[in-house]
Order: sequence, then structure tokens, then C-alpha cells
Amino acid sequence: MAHEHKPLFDEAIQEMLNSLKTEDEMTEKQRRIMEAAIALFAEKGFHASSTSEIARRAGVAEGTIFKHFKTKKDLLYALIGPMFIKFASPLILKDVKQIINEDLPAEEVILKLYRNRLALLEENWPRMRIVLQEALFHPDIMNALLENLVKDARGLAEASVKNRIEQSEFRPLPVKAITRAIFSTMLGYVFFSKAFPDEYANEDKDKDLRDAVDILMYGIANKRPDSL
Amino acid sequence: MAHEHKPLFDEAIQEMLNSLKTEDEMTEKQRRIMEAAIALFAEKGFHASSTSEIARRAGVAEGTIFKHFKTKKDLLYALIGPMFIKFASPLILKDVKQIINEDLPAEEVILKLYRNRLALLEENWPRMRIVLQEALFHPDIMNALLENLVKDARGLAEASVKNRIEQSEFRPLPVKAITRAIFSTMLGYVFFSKAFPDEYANEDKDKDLRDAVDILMYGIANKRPDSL
Amino acid sequence: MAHEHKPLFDEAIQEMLNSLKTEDEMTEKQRRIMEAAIALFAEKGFHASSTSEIARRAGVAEGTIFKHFKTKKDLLYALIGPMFIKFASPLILKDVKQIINEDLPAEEVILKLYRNRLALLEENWPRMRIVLQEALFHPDIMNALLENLVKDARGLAEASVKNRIEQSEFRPLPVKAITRAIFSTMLGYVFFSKAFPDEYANEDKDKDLRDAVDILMYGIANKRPDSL
Amino acid sequence: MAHEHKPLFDEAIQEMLNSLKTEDEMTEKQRRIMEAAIALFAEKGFHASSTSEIARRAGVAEGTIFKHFKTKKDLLYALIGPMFIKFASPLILKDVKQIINEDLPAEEVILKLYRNRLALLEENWPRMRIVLQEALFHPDIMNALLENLVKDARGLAEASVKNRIEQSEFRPLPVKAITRAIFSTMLGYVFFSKAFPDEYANEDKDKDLRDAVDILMYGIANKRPDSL
DNA sequence: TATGAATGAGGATTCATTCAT
DNA sequence: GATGAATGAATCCTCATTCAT
Repeated sequence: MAHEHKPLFDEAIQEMLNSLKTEDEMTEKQRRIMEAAIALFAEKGFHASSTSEIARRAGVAEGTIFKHFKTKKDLLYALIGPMFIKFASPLILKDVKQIINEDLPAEEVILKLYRNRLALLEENWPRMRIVLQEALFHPDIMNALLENLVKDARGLAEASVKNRIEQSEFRPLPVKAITRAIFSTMLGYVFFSKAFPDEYANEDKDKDLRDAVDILMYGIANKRPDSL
Repeated sequence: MAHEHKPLFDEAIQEMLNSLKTEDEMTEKQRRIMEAAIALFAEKGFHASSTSEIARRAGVAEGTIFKHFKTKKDLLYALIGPMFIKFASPLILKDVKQIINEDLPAEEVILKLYRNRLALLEENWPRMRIVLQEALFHPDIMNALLENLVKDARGLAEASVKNRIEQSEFRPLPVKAITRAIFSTMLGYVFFSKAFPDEYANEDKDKDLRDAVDILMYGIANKRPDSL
Repeated sequence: MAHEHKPLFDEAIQEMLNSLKTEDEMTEKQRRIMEAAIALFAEKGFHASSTSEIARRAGVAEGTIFKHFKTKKDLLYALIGPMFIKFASPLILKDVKQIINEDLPAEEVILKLYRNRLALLEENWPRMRIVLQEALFHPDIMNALLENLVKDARGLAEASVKNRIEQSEFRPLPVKAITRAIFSTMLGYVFFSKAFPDEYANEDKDKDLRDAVDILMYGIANKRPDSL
Repeated sequence: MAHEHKPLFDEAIQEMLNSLKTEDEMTEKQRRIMEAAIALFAEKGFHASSTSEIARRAGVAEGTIFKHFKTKKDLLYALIGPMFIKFASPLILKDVKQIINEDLPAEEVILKLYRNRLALLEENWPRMRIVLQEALFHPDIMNALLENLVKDARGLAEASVKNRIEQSEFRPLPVKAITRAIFSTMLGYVFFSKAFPDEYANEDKDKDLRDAVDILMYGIANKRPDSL
């Protein structure tokens, strides 16, 4: 089941990515600039963050920013580009595919997937927040987001869902509906944990997640999961 | 069951709201300005939209904007303020409470609620989009959003959910988990319909919604709803 | 002898010209900006003159410049555009044609032409200087210069020269050579008067011009003009 | 006839010249920098050419430029300085004087001179173009140009012209007028050959020059040259 | 009420130049 | 000798806002 991979991003960005693979080879100041930009873009948005403020926060001269990033927008791309690699690179998706294809009960597969994605999200939250925020305003980013993160994931999910429907593991509902339920559960979980961070602090996070998956499984499994 | 009502918004905004209740008494130009601003803010975001472009689009002089709205930010508030009224005013919430309290099967209550909220959302999408987008960057708006839209709704929902759990209509799960599932289902539905508008065009939108509710009910109801 | 007229300038500039015909309707500040720019561009060149210095010299805020001229380059075009009209508009060239076609001895025709052009040049020297200087660096201006000023003039001159050769008034030399001599004489006169302004001050300017024409006529006329 | 020689240039430049006489001892990179600068300055002018572009074009690091030339302006001087030597150094002018003093008919002297100067101009065109262009904006260069190239040449010319008037070889006109005619003829020739390069390509260039000189001689010689 | 000319602070970006390596 | 990262002043231009009309 070969998975043809489309351009992760459009031209300009693709180019950026190439020059970036080497995020480790960055100079000290370059890293400081990126960190400052991540913090600011996440907090106030791309358009509301000025290069002068980024420079101040990074402790560099304003000109220095432009030595490393041709353009303010290039800086944005440099920040979010790696997110597409982390979340959607074929290498990483293999990880996901592996989870999906392990011969496990659906419930565990879904839990594992959620945990995997949530961990990734948590580790990269400020950057991922920027991706999500700016996708609303930059059609190119929105495109990359839908094409590379959403569609890919959806494709993988739908294939697996279809399979489990055929095996009577899932209820005979439209594939799309079940897939959407799986997404929605995670989306809602993320939303609540960000909107009410106090309630999702610390220990019982996973309990919350398991509750969510429990409801989901009751909703989509052919047999009531407790009978399992 | 008295419902204590908090300030819909914080000071500055509250003030705006007062002067605005009268959205009908607006002059022609004022309305044109608001419409132009709605279109632009929705499309490019608040910070990326200039007052000069708003003026051009509205066909008024730039100064005219400031005759009606002291500040660009006041214009933003004037646009989104009404959303809080439409979605959360005590008057309107009565509508929601009524649906909740009608003695109907949970499934129908939820469907009705979803339809009610979705219709409201659809009618006011550009403004609502602005609220959601800008909440990400303006803490005051985020606050108003959580306090007035989310918390209120959550409050109402949790009360009702708790009730139905006690009546063994819903499974004995944490109230929070069920409430979240109800939200998630709608959130996911909205997300998919915006992300893949082609698939959610026209007629079978409601079928999609019913599928989603079906899964939700399987997930949270004590008895498999197919017995219904 | 209809004279087909080509575009005076390319698109961008043509557009400028239209909006400029009305150089009289300019506001006070607009005029001050143009005057300051003329002085600075003439003195230091376009690239070496900053908008901030123009603003200071004009006594306006820097932003004001850009309210009136979209771009620094537009300001340049606005300054030199009128030169093309003054020197090459069909209306004005009629003036030149009239001189050429009056039935006068060549010597007087040439003298009249020189005086006419020199007066025009003197009246508009700072702007014309800018045209000549900047043509060296901006291919579009160079083009407009050659197409509209030089080629037109050359066309008119060659027609007349050819005629006078046929009538044995001028020596049977290549038309191009005689035309070039006529141009060169004027070019050299202008050069000297600018390079050694002291020598060309005041009263005997015209004597200098007559000397130059005298030599020219000896050079190109079939009979020695000394009979005059 | 001792020829008092003024400073070729003013202080700063003179100093540069000294350190430069050694244009042959330049390192490889130094030469590449100069070549890149010549090309760029000629094409876009001094102010519009950035050191970074010069460095890129020369294939050196930006810092390298400043190792060899203290200042961007020093680089300019280093480029044009040699022009003053080539065109006006006593050594070279001896060449000119020799031509002038050979006992030849004026026509041939002038032709030889023109050819000599034109050849020099053609060989050094890009640099000479820079001198002429930048003289418009840098008073020091303009001064050097007038003092060293124009005045010297004019001085030589006027002496010779005066002589030939006294010998009735040239018409009894003001010396200045004849000298100016001689300059104008060459100036016009150069102007036309640069403005309409197509017409002055290849073979018949010299025919054009001879035509120009022919007209000039008719204009200034006491006897019609064809009688010679 | 509405205008639009005017403002000047602030925007992103480029510049010539320096300096540690 | 050569590098290229770093600088910060200066560049052109846009911004939200004011105010006389």
C-alpha cells in the first residue's frame, strides 16, 4: 500500500525546509531569534509582532534577523516548517501506521494514537499553536495544514475504519461519520484542556482521555466494549 | 433555577455594548463601515486589516470611521459585541433552556440544540469567525468568550447531564466527560464542515449531523439507542 | 504631413501624466514637496536623496509625501513627466514645425530653433537636468527620452534637412551627418554654458550662439554664408 | 612651453592615486572587486549599487571589500582615478601635443585627435561612463573632470587654434567659438554613437567621423577644404 | 455628519561598515 | 588576507488617528 507523498508545502516553503533540515547547525543568535519569534507569534500573532520586538526579545540587533531570514514571513515559515515534518513526514507517519496495523483492539489503537499525537502536540505546542493560528490568515499555510496534516491523517484513519467496519468491529455507519467522531473526540479533548487548563493539570489527564475514548468506543463499536 | 449573570464582557466592551444595542439606528455609512470591517477582519484578521482599506471598501472617508468608532479596536468590539448578545444573552439562553427542559428524549434534545446553535452560527459566521480568531490574540475577548459563551453553555449542559445520569438515562460517567463529548461532537462537526466545505454542501448536511448524534448517543446513553 | 504620435512614456508614467495634467490644482504642500524634490534630485540624484530629507526641505511630514505620491519613484515621474509634455507634446512641436516651415533662410531657422529650445531648457533646467541624469540609470526614462524627445526632433530635422539638400541649399552630404552637426552644435553650446557658467553669463550669450551657428552654417551650407 | 600641472584631483583622491599607481600589483580578489564595481556603478550608478551586490558579483565576502578599500567611496575613487591618469597625465598629453604640433593640415590633426581620444574612450568606456555620471553628483569629481580633462584639453586646443587663426588657416572668429565647435563635433559624435548604437556599429564608423570632421572643417577653415 | 489632508510614530528591510576568527 | 556574522542607523513606506473645513 504505497503512499505517494505530495509536496509537504508549496515552493517557497519547501525551499525553506531544505535549508532548515539542519536546525541543529544554527548559530546561537539564530536560535535566540527563533525562540523569541515563537514566543511572540504564539502570544500576539504574526502580524501583531514586530521585528523590532523580536530583536529586542532575542537580544540581537534588528538587522541580524534579516541576515538569517530573508523576510519576516520566511522567519514564520522557518518556525512552522519543522512542525510539518514532525507531524507528517513519511518517517513519522510510519510510526502511526505501525500503531494502526498492530493487531490490537480498536480501543487500544485509538488510545495509543491519541497519546502519541497529544504528546507530540504538547512537546511542540507553541509552534503548533502558531501553525493553527496563522493557518486562519495565510491560505498557503492553511493548505499545507489540510493537505499534509489533516488529509493524510484522515486518509489513514478512513482506511482503517473501513476495514474494521467490514469486519463488523465497528458499526455499519458511513466511514466518514466514524472518522469524524474519532477526530472530534481528540479535538474536543484538546480544546477543553486548553480552555480549562486547571481542570486538566497533572495526574488524571489520562483518566480524562480514557473516559473520552470510552465514550467514543461505545459510540462506534459494534459490541458494547464492556463486553470485551 | 435562577441563573446568576456575570458581566457579558469587561468594562470597555460593556460600554460599547450599551451604545450599540441600537444596531438598527445606525446610519447608512456606519453600517457600511461595519460590513466592510467584518469582511476584512474575517478574511485577514484584525491586525492585518488597515483602516484605510476598511474605508475604501466601505466607500467612506477614512476620517468617517473615527467619527463612529473612537478607535480601530472599538470597531472590533462593536462588531463582535452583538455576537455575545446573540449567543449568550439571557433572553436567548431562555430559548436553549426551553429546549433542554422540554421533556424529550436526550437524542432529540441534543439534535435540537445542535441545530439551534448551528443555525445561529451559520447566520453569523463571519462575525463569529472574528470572535474565535481574535480571541486567540486578545485576552479580553478570550475571557468574554469563555465566560459568556462556553461556561454558560457548559453550565447549562452539565446540569442537564447530571440530571440524566441520575435518572440512568446516561451512563454513569463523570459529568464532565459526557458534557465534553457533547461539545466535541458539535465542535468536530463544525470543524469538518469548515475544513471540507465541499463534502458538507447542501442537502445531506442534516444526515451528517444525525450520524454524529447517533454515535454520540451510542456513546453516552445507558441503553443502546437503537432500541428507540 | 500627419505625425503619428507614440505613447509619450510607458504605462505607469502615462498614468501619472494623466493625473498630473492638473499641475495647477496642486495643494500648497504638494507643490512644496515637488519643489524640494526637484532641488534635491537635481543636486544629488534620485537615489542619493532620501524621502526624509525631501520632507524636511519641504516642511512637511514624511508621510505627507506618500499621501500625494504613492512611491518615491512616482514622485520622480511626477517631476519629469511634465518635461516630456513641455518639450514633445504635439501641441508644442507644432511650434517647432512652424519655425521649420516658415520660408526663411536656414541660418535663421536654426537660430530660431536653438533660441526656442534653449529658452525652454533654461526655464526648466532643474527638471530637465533630472531627466537627463536619471535617464542614465532608469531605462524607462532613457527610452522615453530617446523616443519622445530625441527621435521626434531628429525626425523633424532630417525631413527638413533632406529637403534643403535637394534644393541645393545644403551640401550634398548624408542627411544624418548634417542633422548630427546641427544637434552637436547645440549640445556643445549647452555643455559649455553649463561647464563654464562664468563665461556664458549675461549679455553676450546670444553672440556666442550666433558664432556657433555661423560656424555650423559655413559647415553645411552649399554657398558660403558670408554673402549674408 | 612649460606646462604647469595642477593637482590631478583633490587631496583624498590624490592620496588614493598614489596607493594605486600599482594597479598591476593588485591581488586577484582586489581585481575582481574592481571589475564588479565597474560593471555595477556603470549600470546603476554609485548610490544604487550596494556593497553586498558588488561582493556577490565579485565572488568575495563583503568584508573583503573593506580590507582593500576603506570606504565605498574610496572604491569609487580607485576606479575612476586611473581615468584621469589615462586621459590627462602629462605623459599621455605629450602624445596629444605631438599630434597637434606635427606639421599637418588641420583636418588631419583633428581627425587624428578624435580617433585618438575616441579609441581611448572606447577602451575605457565603462570607467569613463562612471566618471561622467558621477561627476554630476560629486562636486569633487566634477572639479577634477573640468580641471584635469576639460581645461587641459581646452588649453591645448585654444593655443593651437589661436595659432592657426593667426596664420589665416582658420577663419578670424573668437578662439573660444572655434574650440567649442571642435569639442562639440566630438561630443555630438559620441552622443549619437551611444544613443543610437545600431547606426554606429562596425565598419562605417570612421566614415561617420570623417563626415563630421568634414563639416567642421568647412565651418572653421578659411578656405573651403575641398580646394585643398 | 462627513471629509480627506496631514501627521509622525512605527513598520519591515537594506545599508555600509566593523571585528573576532 | 579573507571571512561572514553582527551591527544599528537609515531606507522607503504604512499605520491609526486628528482636525480644520
